[in-house]
Amino acid sequence: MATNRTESVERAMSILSAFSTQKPIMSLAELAEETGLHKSTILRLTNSMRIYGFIQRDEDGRFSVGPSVWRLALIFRRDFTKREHVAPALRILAEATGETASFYVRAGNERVCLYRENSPNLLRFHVEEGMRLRLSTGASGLVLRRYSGEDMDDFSSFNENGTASSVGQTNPNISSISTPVFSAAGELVGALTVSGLATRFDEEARARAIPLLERLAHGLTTT
Amino acid sequence: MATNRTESVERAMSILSAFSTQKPIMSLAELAEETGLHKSTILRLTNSMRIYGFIQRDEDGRFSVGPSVWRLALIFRRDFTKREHVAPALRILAEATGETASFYVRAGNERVCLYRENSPNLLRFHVEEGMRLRLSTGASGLVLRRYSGEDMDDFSSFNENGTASSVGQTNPNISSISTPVFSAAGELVGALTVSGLATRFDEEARARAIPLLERLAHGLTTT
DNA sequence: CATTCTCGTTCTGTCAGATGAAACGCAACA
DNA sequence: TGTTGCGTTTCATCTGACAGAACGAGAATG
Repeated sequence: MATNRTESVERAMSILSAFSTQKPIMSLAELAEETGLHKSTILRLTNSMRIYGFIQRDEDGRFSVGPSVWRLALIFRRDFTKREHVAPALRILAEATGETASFYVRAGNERVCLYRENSPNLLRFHVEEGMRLRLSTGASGLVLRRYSGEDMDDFSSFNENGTASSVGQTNPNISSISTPVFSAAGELVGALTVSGLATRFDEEARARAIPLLERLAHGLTTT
Repeated sequence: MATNRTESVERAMSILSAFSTQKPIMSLAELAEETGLHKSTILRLTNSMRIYGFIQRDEDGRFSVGPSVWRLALIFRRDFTKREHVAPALRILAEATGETASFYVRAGNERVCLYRENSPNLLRFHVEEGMRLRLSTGASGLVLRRYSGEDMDDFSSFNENGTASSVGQTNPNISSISTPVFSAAGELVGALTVSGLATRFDEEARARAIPLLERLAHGLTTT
């Protein structure tokens, strides 16, 4: 591997990344299938992560995320834009548009939803906190790639304020708008996003929502 | 190292474990000092963890916990005793005793506070969620060690129901009581704990609180 | 009940990976 | 201007990590 990385650490991270809300607990065989790693490799790597509390095993030997992750998450949350700070903007957006409002951050080659206010409509793009999606799709993916320094050559989805609009990327029937949120130091913090059913959240509705989205995102910057 | 572990993974975990609420962000030099690892080693290990989003760097090159930790923490929380489930018991305990009520789990060789309801008294053992303490001290440390299968030879701190009482261990002026919480399958989930000023939360006050603590802990089991 | 299959664990030869020392450029400081 | 410390890169060395094989145990199957 490249000399500026460590292969066994990336194997360990791939084990951690294998856990999901659908698979919060896995046996050794399931982890082997999910990661492609050999069982003896997984045992070695997870033994080390258990010592530090990042992974745990139950009495049947099944693996799950350990409490050290929780401890670090509280540090992450405290060091990041706090939920209390973002929540009012999400509620305003959800109420004003009738669609789902969410806040994404970049995690490696993915985007992760930190906070969300789901649309009151029963037919909606339902988003859960912790959900991870591709960085290559969706308006918030475009925003996170553009403003974290990634080279891009196609800016046609962006307006002059850096707000992106997309249709049918994350899901064929979903459209979304997203705008960057910066820290006071000018660094990208995340992407404030509204997503909805494309037939309802059409071009006109998105155009109407953009000024509010940009104003609320700017209001989050002053922290 | 032992053949059932992986040294570079443990180095990586030690980097993650170096972050705290006091040091949520660190430079390369600070991380080197905190972990004892060489700077070039830290760069390699953190490059790999960044790819998976577990660590991030700001524009000045300082390191902090990344959003993948947050995603996993939500999985951990969902897979664990939910805050909503534990919160009522913590409030009842804090109100009934006037002291701080908390819920600890074991993470490797430490205990981590998942949830807490601080005492309304201004003079109190203030606990923050995510706080980690030694497993070798405090009533909840005793409980977590005993019921996670660790060999112990001194049970003098425990009553017949497995509830531990301690004075002056975590802090010379603090006393605490703690009792195990089990899953429906009989596995240890965590330790329900009350901690307070030793002069106020004396032997008589602790004795009065134990039946309520045990009843509430038992109530958490049925899930 | 006997046989087969799968899982989890342990061991080990092989080789590729990981380490840290040295060197460098740059910025901060006196 | 010179010194110090930080962050980054390179590379020789040696040790660590891998995965395949083997094994025991329990579950599944006939």
